[in-house]
Amino acid sequence: MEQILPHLDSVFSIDCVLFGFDGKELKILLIERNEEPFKDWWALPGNIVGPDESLDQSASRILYELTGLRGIYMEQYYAFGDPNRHPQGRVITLAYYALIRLGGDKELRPISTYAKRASWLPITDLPKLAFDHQKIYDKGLEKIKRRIKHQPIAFELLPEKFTLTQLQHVYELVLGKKLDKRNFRKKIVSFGVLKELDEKQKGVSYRAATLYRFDKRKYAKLFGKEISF
Amino acid sequence: MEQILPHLDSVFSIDCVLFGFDGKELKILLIERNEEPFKDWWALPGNIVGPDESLDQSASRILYELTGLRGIYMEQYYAFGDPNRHPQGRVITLAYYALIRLGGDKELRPISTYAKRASWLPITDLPKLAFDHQKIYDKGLEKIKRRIKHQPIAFELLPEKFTLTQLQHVYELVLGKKLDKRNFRKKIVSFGVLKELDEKQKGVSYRAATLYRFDKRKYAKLFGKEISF
DNA sequence: TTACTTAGTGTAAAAATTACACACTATATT
DNA sequence: AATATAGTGTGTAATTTTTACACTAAGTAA
Repeated sequence: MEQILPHLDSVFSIDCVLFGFDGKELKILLIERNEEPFKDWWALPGNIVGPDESLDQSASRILYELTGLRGIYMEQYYAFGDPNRHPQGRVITLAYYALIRLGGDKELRPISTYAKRASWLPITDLPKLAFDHQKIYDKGLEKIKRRIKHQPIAFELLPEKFTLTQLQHVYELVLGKKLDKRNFRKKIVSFGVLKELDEKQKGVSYRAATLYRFDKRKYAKLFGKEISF
Repeated sequence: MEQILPHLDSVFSIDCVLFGFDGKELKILLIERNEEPFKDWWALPGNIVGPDESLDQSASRILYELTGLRGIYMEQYYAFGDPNRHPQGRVITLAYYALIRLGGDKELRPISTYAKRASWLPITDLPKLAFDHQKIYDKGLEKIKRRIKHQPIAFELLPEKFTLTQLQHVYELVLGKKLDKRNFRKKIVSFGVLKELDEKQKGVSYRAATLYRFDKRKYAKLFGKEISF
């Protein structure tokens, strides 16, 4: 129904599960709340949707305000609207996840007043979360597990140039299980969306691996044919 | 972010793509609007989320008010919130799809004032839709196409007892392509979630087919193992 | 030079997918 | 009673995909 109606006393927000990969671990960005309710608890970053913002813009803004990053891959995945999910009123929230390559350490920016601080925490060891944020996170992880099997999202977590071992590592962390090296390589190469570079990994104290790049052009040509992991 | 905030002048609604299957065609339920904007246009049924309703409850209510049906499979799938999607103000809408077995003809109930009438229209021949409802429908169809490959949702569109040909027909309509009869049967039976009944189809003027039932118990046991079409 | 660490590679067996055609059965028609 | 009709139900061989599995090569560090 789309007619104009008296407005209701509800608030519409966006919460984000920002997945980051630093080459070792899969992490998410959490903020430590400085306000009631759930003061001192960890929570997913979020905000109210502004009156002239699209939903995607709003999600990008939240991410930008925390990290200073733009142009990050984000995807809306579920709306949570239980009438009691917020102790102080009706707040319907739309969840987004983002996939971020973590580079140096200076990803974080000064934080707004409602949070004390923000940190990247490994998903293997998360604290208790405020509100229904555990549920939101769980569903987000489930979504990327599913999506990584069909869409080339793993590359969003890696630097532009990466080794096959790094790529496999991302798949293993997201899927939560070990994969066979030879079979992984065979399959991922067979999709034909990787470009092998003439370059090698640097700064490692062992044999350097060949670098690859995700080839968006080739991927675009494949469209219709689904990747299937 | 989850603090209490001044409320914003936005409205939160739910729109539903109600897919129905009558044994022949895949249809959706559309209403013909009786109010501006988009008076006389066809639109997806929808409504405002009530203050004490969960999102799922709200979707179920919309469906119930139109069809009198309860206990129907519904799934939330995407939020649409472009600031300009509604000409008269900010309306963020959450899309649900439902899967309904259409029985006799008397599925529809009297309609609220904002609509002239409601009809089941075949998806192969849809009219122009109001607002961004074409986009909402497109995404809904895309979702069920994807989901029918991994989850046992086809059964929601069929009567409790059905033939394998009917089941194949549902898959073909949703996926939009023909499937091989023998291969389809082999695969669907191999999942082990169908129970073959001792009963035959009735009222057909040719050899009657064996009836099957979806076996929820067996399916529950399989959990973890994904169906893959 | 040696020890260490990760890179990179092939094959055979098993399983899944595809392509494909005809005889059977129930009913309706004459 | 015979025949036409329309959809049911079934098997196999070829191909492709998936799986399981272990060693040598290359580079660095000591």
